[in-house]
Amino acid sequence: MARRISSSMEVLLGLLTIEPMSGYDLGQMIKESIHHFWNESYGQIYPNLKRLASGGFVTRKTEKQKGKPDRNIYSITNKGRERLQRWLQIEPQPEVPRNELMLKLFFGSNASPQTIHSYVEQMVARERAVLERFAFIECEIARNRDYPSAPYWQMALRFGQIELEAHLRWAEETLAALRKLDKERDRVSSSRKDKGHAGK
Amino acid sequence: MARRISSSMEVLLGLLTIEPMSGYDLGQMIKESIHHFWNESYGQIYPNLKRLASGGFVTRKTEKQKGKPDRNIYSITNKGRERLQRWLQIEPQPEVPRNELMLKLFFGSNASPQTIHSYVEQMVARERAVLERFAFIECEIARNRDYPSAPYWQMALRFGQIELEAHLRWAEETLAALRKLDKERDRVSSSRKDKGHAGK
DNA sequence: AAATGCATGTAACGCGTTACATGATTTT
DNA sequence: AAAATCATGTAACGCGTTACATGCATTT
Repeated sequence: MARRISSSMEVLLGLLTIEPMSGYDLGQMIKESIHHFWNESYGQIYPNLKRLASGGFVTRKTEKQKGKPDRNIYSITNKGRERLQRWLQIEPQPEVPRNELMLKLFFGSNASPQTIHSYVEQMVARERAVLERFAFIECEIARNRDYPSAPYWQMALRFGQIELEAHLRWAEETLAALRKLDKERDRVSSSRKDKGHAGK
Repeated sequence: MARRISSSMEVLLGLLTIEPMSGYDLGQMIKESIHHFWNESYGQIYPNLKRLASGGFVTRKTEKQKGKPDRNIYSITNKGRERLQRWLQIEPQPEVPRNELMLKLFFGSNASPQTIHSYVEQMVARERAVLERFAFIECEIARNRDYPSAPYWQMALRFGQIELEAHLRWAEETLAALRKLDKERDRVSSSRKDKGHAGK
């Protein structure tokens, strides 16, 4: 059967309901606004826009520019809106998780507690930065509060905020546990040394 | 260059440090213990075990069974342990998120609030069930608390618990917001009707 | 009688990233 | 002088799931 399952065309349709855009713009917008729960590379965007155009889901107009390459501006059609709405009626499938940090943590006894500790700290640094970005995005949404989509954007953002805050709480707890584990390892190895001395 | 990036061989090595197992056992164990942060299908497991064996990272012994197909039991070698440890020294890369629920929520204004509401409710039901499973896994880990890996298993489990609890808090807040949005839509459309009447 | 579990494995397919190609402008 | 930004696109490659094939035993 080989039925198409991916949502990579529908993201483009969804973003094009906000305003007509070029492939490049779509890439930028994905990076700026939905990157914390969805990603799409140019290697997907350009071919998919082509497919959408040949299916009549979007139309394309070429804008000439001086000194820069032409911009191909895509607009969603009624047929495209219908496709987007049909897609929205399909139950979203839970994502298959692939969290490398968790995997390395799970096998942590094969490395040093310090190694794992540093990985968790790196996650903390990264996610703290994302949380700051979220604060900025929240302002952006507030500035556009008259868009009918604004409440939905806010809900998706809240998801990210609540999740990352939870991660940070977990990280605190976990960093403490890792330090404790490290000390215990010291204790065990030095008590082994003591025994050796006492036995002599 | 085309360098190998995936961790699907290393998961197998990691699990084989716990005890020698067949490909089928590995699949079962993944489903039972690390499925909430990692997944691996048999279409990956069997070919990867073959590759690991031909590279000398694991050895294979065939156990004959009556009435059932033979079991191929794989054991990790010293070379395999070294590979696992080298892999653990590589910084884990953050996963590229692809959350369909968030995507459909983000484009929610193109559907009815009830549709999105039902998706969030389905997520709540699913994740509540997972949390119950986590409680069971926690007992399992406690039963095996003498394994040197037990503390690490516990930390990875905690991550899942804290994250899902955060999701449920978000869901409560979001379900309320969606109901409010739905009522407002009613209000707007009925006030439009009033105006129409008044204008006649 | 049909479905599920045990157990192994392969082939086809879709998906998505990365690298590459091109080329002018602007910033460092 | 080098790197980044704008802007489009293609090709190759690796990855991972799904479906399929096989076949006996047990459960429904």
